[in-house]
Amino acid sequence: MRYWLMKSEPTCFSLDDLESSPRQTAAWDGVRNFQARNLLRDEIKVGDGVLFYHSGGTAPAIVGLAEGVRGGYPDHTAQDARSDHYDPKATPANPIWYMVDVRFRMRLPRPLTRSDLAAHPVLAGMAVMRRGSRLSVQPVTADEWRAVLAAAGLVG
DNA sequence: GCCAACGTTGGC
DNA sequence: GCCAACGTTGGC
Repeated sequence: MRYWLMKSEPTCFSLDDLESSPRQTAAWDGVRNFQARNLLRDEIKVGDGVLFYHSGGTAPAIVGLAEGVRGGYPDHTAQDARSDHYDPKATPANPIWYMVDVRFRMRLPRPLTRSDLAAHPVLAGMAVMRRGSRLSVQPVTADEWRAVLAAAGLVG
């Protein structure tokens, strides 16, 4: 079991959107970056922990927890010409792009903003805090995961 | 709105 | 295969 951080612009897909999805579950589709694709296709498994991060806006923050409920499978939106994420090179035989399903777990009692993270000895080192870090799916260490739960007041 | 960082594209 | 140009992301 491993841990991940997934970024989303809340105007595009928010934690609320995930919570109000059928069975509180949604496909994490539309990722069009090869590094992130490899993580979705090969690494993210059922039961993995996910930090839900809202990017953009006035206060980017980790806002909630989710979990992987289905490992990598082809992202069919790449083969849909009407999709914003259409890729004409994707075919059923070579889907190119992959997605996973994630399920809502909880909203953090208080969002952890970037200034919260920056002030924390462990969390300041998270990949998402690196300047120019644009990867929309990032690995999170077990230490970072525990520190997030503690900083959010979820564990003693 | 600005700009740094990064990935991708395309000319050579 | 190199690398400049370009587009996008995303914090501020």
